[in-house]
Amino acid sequence: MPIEALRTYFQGKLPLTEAQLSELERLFTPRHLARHEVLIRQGEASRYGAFVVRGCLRSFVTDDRQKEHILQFAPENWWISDQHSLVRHEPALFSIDALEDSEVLLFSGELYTYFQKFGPEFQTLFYQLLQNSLVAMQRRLIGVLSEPAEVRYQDFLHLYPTLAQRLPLRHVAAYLGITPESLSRIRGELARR
Amino acid sequence: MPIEALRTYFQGKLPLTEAQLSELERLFTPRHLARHEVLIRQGEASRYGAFVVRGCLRSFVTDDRQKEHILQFAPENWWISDQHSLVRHEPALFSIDALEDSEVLLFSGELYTYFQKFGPEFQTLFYQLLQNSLVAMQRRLIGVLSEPAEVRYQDFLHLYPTLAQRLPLRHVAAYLGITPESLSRIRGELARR
DNA sequence: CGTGGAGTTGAATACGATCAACACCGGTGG
DNA sequence: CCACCGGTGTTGATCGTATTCAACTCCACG
Repeated sequence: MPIEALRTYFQGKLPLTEAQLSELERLFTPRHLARHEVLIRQGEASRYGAFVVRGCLRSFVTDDRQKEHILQFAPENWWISDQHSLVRHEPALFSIDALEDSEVLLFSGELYTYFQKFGPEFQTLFYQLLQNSLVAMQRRLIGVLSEPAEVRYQDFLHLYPTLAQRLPLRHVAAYLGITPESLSRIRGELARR
Repeated sequence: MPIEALRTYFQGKLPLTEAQLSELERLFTPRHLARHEVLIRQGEASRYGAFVVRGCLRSFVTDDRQKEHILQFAPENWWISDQHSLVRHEPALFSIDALEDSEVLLFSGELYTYFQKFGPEFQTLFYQLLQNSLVAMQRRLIGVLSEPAEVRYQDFLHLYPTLAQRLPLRHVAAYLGITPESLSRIRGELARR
């Protein structure tokens, strides 16, 4: 059962009672996403966020020249959502789709109102998750501002050792903020040493 | 009194009782920061975050080539801190200093534990502030990845109309992720039309 | 006055983008 | 079984944006 993954996830982090866990489960809807299936479309109000049980999702924006820029990859046990849109019912800033056939658990904006019912520790956990996202985003911004693409690529390999094998290189390039051609050259250069 | 600014700030957002407000105030320490005074030094555990009453602070990193990259400006009524470092007592990822003579209210990592005492609305407020930071950071990353410097500069002018006048241009350049020379050329080009 | 930081301007350079051609591979259908 | 195809990645030539390094102006401030 996909929902089991959620129990496992929370058990490692919070001492929730069985009653709390099963109440929590009611807030999630299991769903299969086929490769390329779109969960949230940039510009539309987003109805769901997802906890990834299996597979891999990404959040990305498409700019005016039709180029895609990836904000986040979400492999197993990661959360992904456009929180701003989800909570405030405003148009989503980015799209979310599946890069592989995936099993996810969908949650709605109400999850955030349930924060309070589950006690402060639960709220704190989600606060920390949000903090982690912010730190990750800050690090990436710093990287883009201060490091050349080759260093950013190596940092990526170090941070997500498995993703680089799993994903088409063009997605990695879209994450790093360079073209697939440039990434190819960087890889060639690195292999040559 | 600088602390009054905090009351004003919260009164617009939360229905706190007088007792709560005065308890809240005990968690803040007024302090004057001279121009160029450093509040948090990259690499050291940070002891404080700040709410800016008057003046302007910035958070920034210094890379291996001694170039500064600005993550955030914090003028009046903004919060600024290295939350990750503050809460977990780990080395700060960036420095924070004053760009002008400033009045700030310092708070320690304990503020986050007090979240719970002040009720869920209070927690939710800070959750939303964190969300806003994340969205801002996401927007900046997208901008750096997809927009040329000229567009990013115009976006900056639009988003922070007053800051561009208040601050030396080299800081604006460090925020945009370009050199002062490049910013100067962009401005020259824009003025010529 | 004169000194140093801030901003501008110029010339040479570097890094990545763009456009185009091509190799490779897995699947599909004749 | 093979021919064809689309998607993926590589490689080459050229171009553009921003960097680097240097010189110079303009003030604010001692």
